[in-house]
Amino acid sequence: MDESEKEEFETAVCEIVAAIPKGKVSSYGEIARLAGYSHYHRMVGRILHGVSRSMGLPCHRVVNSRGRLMPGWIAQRELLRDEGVTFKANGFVDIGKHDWNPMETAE
DNA sequence: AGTTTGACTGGAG
DNA sequence: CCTCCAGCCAAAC
Repeated sequence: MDESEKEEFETAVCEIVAAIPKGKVSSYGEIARLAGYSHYHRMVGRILHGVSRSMGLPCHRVVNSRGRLMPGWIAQRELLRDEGVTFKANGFVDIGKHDWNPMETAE
C-alpha cells in the first residue's frame, strides 16, 4: 500500500466518521467499506486511535460488530448515552437499533 | 528480518 | 451473549 493510499484512506475514514449522525453508531468494517477498503477494517481502528489525540472526531460512535465500545475508554459509554443511544444490560451498544445506515444521511 | 500484537470481522461451538 | 479460530494488514518488538 502506497503512502498516498494511506493518506487517502485516512482522509476517507475521517470524513465518514465525522458524517455519523448523533444517536447512531457504525462499525469498523462498515467505515472501511465506505472508505473504499472493505478489508482494511483493522486500519480503521488504528487510524481512529491515532487521530483521536489530534482531531475531534466522534470516534465514540464507532463500535465493533458486537456493539462493543473502545477498551479503556469508559467515558465513551456516557457520551453515547447522552446522544440518545441505548445500551444493553451488559453495557454494550444496542447496535440492532442504532446501527447507522449511510444511505439515510446520503439522501 | 522474523515474530507478536491489535480500538477488527465472521463463522462455529 | 461469550469464547475460540482463522484471515487480514500495518505497526511495534
